Amino acid sequence: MARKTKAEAAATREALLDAAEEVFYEKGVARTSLEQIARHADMTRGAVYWHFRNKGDLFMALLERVRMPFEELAEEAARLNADASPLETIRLACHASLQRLEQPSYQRILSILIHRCEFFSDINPLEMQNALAQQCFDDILDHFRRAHELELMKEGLSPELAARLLQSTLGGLLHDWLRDPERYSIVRDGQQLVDTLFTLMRR
Amino acid sequence: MARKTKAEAAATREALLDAAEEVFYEKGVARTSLEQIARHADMTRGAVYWHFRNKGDLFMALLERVRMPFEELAEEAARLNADASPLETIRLACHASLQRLEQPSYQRILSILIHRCEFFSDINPLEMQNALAQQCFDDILDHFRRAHELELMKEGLSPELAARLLQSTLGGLLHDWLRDPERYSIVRDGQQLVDTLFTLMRR
DNA sequence: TGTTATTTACATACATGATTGTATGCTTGA
DNA sequence: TCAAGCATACAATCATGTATGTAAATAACA
Repeated sequence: MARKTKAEAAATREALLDAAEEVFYEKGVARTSLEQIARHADMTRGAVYWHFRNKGDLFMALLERVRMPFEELAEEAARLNADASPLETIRLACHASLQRLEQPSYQRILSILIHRCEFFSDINPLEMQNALAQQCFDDILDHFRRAHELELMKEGLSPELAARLLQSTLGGLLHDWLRDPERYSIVRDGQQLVDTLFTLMRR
Repeated sequence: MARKTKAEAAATREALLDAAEEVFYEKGVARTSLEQIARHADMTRGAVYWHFRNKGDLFMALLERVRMPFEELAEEAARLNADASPLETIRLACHASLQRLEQPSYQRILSILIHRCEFFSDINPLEMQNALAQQCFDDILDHFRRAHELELMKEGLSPELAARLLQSTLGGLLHDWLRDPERYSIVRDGQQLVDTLFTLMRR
């Protein structure tokens, strides 16, 4: 093999990440070697070690390729018509987040992060999940607080409890669906679930 | 080392399982070797290979030591006073299930199954989780159907949706808590969450 | 009941394969 | 010409599975 242009090198880097995504998804992170990834991209381990320091570095690069869905929940909510009620804003943001999950790339990477990797080297996927969940919770809570001030929510339902209820529901749905994404549509069933919950929580 | 009596041999088997539970929990399944388990129990790999065929066999034996919490949800419900309403029965069964999780053994093994192991050999933890979730769902749905016939639930809330809502909530809570069990009490926060949901779903 | 034979319940040793990190070589674009 | 962008080669480690050794518990037997 000969030397390639900068664009070609960047392309092989992407190809390696694509290959890693596929093989990680199929076999799990721990049980895939760097050579399996390289060969899946029609390369050798030399290319992998040129672009990445090691498996952990490759893994982090993989996660950085897509932004996490719930990380953008607040942005989605803000992008929607701002004159809607806070409850409607959260509900629509949930819908938008669910639609994100239909993209295979999101689904595969979340599945890798949640179901297909244990600790390794200095990377702790549970801490990363915790950080995402915490940020999601803060965003949701913020909107519920405003909804509460406007007396939109059922009496006796505190913003904190509402936020925890919604986060648990979304998290449970996500985990359940990711275990076998072919079983049902996350958008259809998820939106129905979210709508039901909001109907119950609305005054 | 010399030969031991049958009782002593059974004790070392339990000690090996205890060691596996601890080391799996601390380092994840993939990154712990059989020798690490053996040395943690003050044994050698010879003992491990005597009592178990391989790592997968050891893992399965570990899971069989405790019954899964939601597997007994129905039994718990039946054990409680049968003259309570179906909704109360499910709610109390949820409480009992949450209390199960406070036992360190349950917490650790569920955490291993959910967060600390990928595929390996012929064992697929995701399928095992799916089986547990499906059985839990069926049990819950059964009770909600009866509650629906008695017109105990909010109008427009089908038993199927109610069951999915409760299952998602419980699953989301479980996953969130298992990521960092020291953060809050699963019994206190979980029961509050469940009670809130039932208040919303009750007519 | 005492003696012997045979398993049991491991420990130890060994062979093998897999994976990793690095070192080095090679080709060509800039 | 030089170094980017890989491929190839090498050394070292690690985990696994199996084979073998062995002391004592237990069974067999007289």
